Amino acid sequence: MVGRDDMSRDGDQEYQLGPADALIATVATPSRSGTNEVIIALEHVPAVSNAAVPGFGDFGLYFDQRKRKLAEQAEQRAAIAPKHDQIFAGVVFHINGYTQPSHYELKLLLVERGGRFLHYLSKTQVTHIIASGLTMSKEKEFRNYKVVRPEWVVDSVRARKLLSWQRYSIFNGSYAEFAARLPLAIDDVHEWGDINGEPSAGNILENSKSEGYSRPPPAPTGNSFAATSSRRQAPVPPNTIVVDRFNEGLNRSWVRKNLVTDKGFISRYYASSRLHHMSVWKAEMKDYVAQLNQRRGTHSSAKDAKPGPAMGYSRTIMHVDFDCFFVSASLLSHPQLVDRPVAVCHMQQQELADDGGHGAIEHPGGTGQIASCNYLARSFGVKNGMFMAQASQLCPSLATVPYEFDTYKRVSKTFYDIVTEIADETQAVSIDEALLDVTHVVHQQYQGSAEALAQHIRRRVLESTQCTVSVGIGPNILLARIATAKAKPDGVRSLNIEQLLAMGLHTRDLPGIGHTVEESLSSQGIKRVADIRAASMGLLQSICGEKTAATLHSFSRGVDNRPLEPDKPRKVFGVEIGWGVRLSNQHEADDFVTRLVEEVCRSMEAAKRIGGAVTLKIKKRQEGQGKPGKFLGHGICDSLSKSAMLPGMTGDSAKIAHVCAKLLLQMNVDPLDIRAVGIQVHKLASSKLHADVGNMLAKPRVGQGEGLKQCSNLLPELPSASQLDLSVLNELPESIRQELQAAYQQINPKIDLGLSSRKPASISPEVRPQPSKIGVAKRPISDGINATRGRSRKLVFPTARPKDVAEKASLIDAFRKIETLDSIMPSQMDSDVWRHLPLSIRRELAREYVKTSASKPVAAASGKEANVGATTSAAKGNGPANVVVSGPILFGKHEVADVRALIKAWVDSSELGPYEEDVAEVGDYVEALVKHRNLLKAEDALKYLKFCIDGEHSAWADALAVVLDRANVICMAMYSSSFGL
DNA sequence: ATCCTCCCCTAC
DNA sequence: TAAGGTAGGGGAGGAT
Ligand SMILES: Nc1ccn([C@H]2C[C@H](O)[C@@H](COP(=O)(O)OP(=O)(O)OP(=O)(O)O)O2)c(=O)n1
Ligand SMILES: [Mg+2]
Repeated sequence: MVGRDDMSRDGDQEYQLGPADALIATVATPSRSGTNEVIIALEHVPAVSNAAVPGFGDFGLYFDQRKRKLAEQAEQRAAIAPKHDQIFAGVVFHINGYTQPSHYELKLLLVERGGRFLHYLSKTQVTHIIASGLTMSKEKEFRNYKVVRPEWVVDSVRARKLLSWQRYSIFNGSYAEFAARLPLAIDDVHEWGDINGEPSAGNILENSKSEGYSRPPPAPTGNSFAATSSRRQAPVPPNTIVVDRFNEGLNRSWVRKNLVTDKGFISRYYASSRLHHMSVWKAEMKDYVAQLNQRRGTHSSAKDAKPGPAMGYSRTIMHVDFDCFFVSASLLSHPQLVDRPVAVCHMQQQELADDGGHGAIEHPGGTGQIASCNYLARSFGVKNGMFMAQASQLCPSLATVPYEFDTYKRVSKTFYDIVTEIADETQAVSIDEALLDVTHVVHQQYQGSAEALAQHIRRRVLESTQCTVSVGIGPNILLARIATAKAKPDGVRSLNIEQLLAMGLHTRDLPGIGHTVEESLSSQGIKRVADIRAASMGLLQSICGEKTAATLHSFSRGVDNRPLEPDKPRKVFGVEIGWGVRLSNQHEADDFVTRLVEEVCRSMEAAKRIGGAVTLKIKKRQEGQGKPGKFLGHGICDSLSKSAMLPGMTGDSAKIAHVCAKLLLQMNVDPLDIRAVGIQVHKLASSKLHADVGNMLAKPRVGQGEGLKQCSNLLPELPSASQLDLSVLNELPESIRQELQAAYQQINPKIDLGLSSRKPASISPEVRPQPSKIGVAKRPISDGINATRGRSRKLVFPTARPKDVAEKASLIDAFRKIETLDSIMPSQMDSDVWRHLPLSIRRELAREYVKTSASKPVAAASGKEANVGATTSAAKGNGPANVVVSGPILFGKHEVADVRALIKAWVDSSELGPYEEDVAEVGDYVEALVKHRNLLKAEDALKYLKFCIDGEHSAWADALAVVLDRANVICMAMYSSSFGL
């Protein structure tokens, strides 16, 4: 629920660039222990609790709990005779330890007022833990919950209103400190009772929100308030003073005009935001390319006019990118600066602010960013995105020129006019950058010389725009992009795989690898692309996840099969602002959200799209952070997001804003800490289409389960493809059917409604995930998350061996050596066999048994809820323990150390080499590991086996070869990669 | 297994 | 004194 957002780009001064900032960035990277994480998650409680199954690990057993829970629910329902205000509606609480008032009294107070009580600590349900004190271990365990003192309940009841829990948090200082601020807590109630006019269901979150949150700083620490308001500016009406906790000078009039609360802020801001422009332009240029293609009858509609993209044989891809685009284009109107270091940015040196330098609050240097700088400036170390202050240090002679957004767009259109006319296929990448498939045109018109074509393109663009582009050429997108980097500035470069491998690139040079992935890889000693090539797939996966590892593996070898995809439909419409966001109270927050929603609706409207769900994104000032590094910026933040279904497909801003307001309340963020707000609308459909025909196409069948909870009457978006009534479909006019097709393809490109050919609807069976961008796994790949350990696994194996042959290595013997057997035999199974099974597998079997026979499981010893006695049902044996082993096992072992021990004992016990069955067994195991995607373990087992057999009978080498081979067959099939020991 | 939500990351 | 926006790939972990 909560993430960190610190220097997610090179924005903050903490991460401003250059070689030195690796260190700084590391230091500035906040810990991942987000204390808000669970707190927010806990807010995410369905209004009506379903019978969620608590994890076995928590305590006791499911059936036990469920029974109790049902009883509790009945009890609680009965108790909710609404004779009291339901001030605790939505609160799900758990009481820990000794309390005053007693558990019983607290429970009564809470339940009578709408709270719900859980005996156990359900991570997904409990919203508050009530406790007077915590043991060390509990403190640790509960760190991510809202743990409040009982006084919170008592005072809330007394105040007939849910009080802010924070003030009663047990983590919020000692009891003495708590008691000291108590009066304030209660006094606040009336003053801040109901400032927001949200009328809807009086739930706890709204109340707790409006209570106290937007309060100005308390007197003792509120000096900023007085200090800033008494500053030179004309006095502002008291109720319009901006809360300025960090001396940002927010109340100066010219600053106030740059806060999101100022009227018309969004459009003014967007008009000046380069990044907003980039984003908009990207979509516009994609449209423009599609439009050009259509107008020329070039593309998919009429494939004869042009060859279309290369299919099924080797391609020639070009990546064309303007050199320092903004600078080049802006210099058209500043030709006298062409030979100087130049940057494009907002504030020009000469124009000093009208408010000019009076000390105190000013930022030391420009935190304005350089959008683009020319190559001369780069020779000083200046980079795109850098703060001006830093840039002018590096390059004192740096000249600046202002943005000329209109020029950029004009130049870009000219550029696209040219390349679309030439290329077989064009994918707009950005305002200044395109990918071209030129396979055919190079062959047919340039005698196979891509370089010649590239020079032609460069010449034409230069003639038409006076700006230079560089061109990279390669057999795939990857190579073309890397080639472009080499080509710049003002050049052409062609790259094949062989050349790539010889380049000695750093990981960061691969597209999709940013500073984070670079760091992760680097921490494992992977610094260059060659290191990736040498790394095992298992290691890569453990660093960055499965798909990313596959991508890296390919990229490091120059392999990239991604096709150009110029026509991928947009999946989301979003809007976000993270500058000038300083909100003094809940009303301002709600209002800003509404403005943003209006904005996103505007863009959806323009695209004739409506949405079925919305996500609200908030950046929240991270605890302990003060004034951001960037003027009016967001600074180091935690990111939160929460989504909800909309009431039916809609593009109506009022409806969407209403949902967003609720989401905002649920997120429970102090408005003073909001530093950025974003809205995304997804689950899109065509507004026209939906209004016209969407509903009548659905067969009268209930749709598939919807993930998102929604507020009221759900109207599903498009019916699923299989639900379409084809007879209706076929009656539709051609244009509508085309649109339908597009709509469905946007959901799943493989869907073919058979519209043009009037075939029945079908979904192509072939689904091929595209290799693509790269992220870093937060954690290593797990041990096979939902392992489906084959039922077929032959547990008879131990007994199936000839006992009398002792010279050969025997796995079972090895196993006996390392395992201390204990415990009981459950049932029908031959007791000898059972006794020889390792603990873990016995557990597994017992679990299976319990499940299939639907008998009641029994609490495990390690459950901390000791109340469930070990009800060992007579002959049935022990049930499953808390530790559920999932993933392949070798003779009951799954942990690396155990498996190693087993292997070692196996090898050690031999003189003549292993049994074939045992080799097969180990082969099964390693193969299963690979199938379960646990390459790290597989690799370890193989390597360890190799290590152990060193100097042993040659039969062992054969055995290793067999096992390795089996693993490699699978690994090859899955990852086009094999184990190199 | 696959989906969903809530993130994180990257790119321009 | 500045305009730190956004789409999309993908991962973790829970739900189904
Ligand atoms: N941090 C950044 C990066 C880029 N841009 C804008 C300005 C750039 O001119 C344009 C294109 O980005 P490029 O990455 O292509 O950079 P340039 O075109 O400026 O330089 P070059 O392509 O020669 O490296 O995007 C920006 O505003 N902020
Ligand atoms: Mg460029």
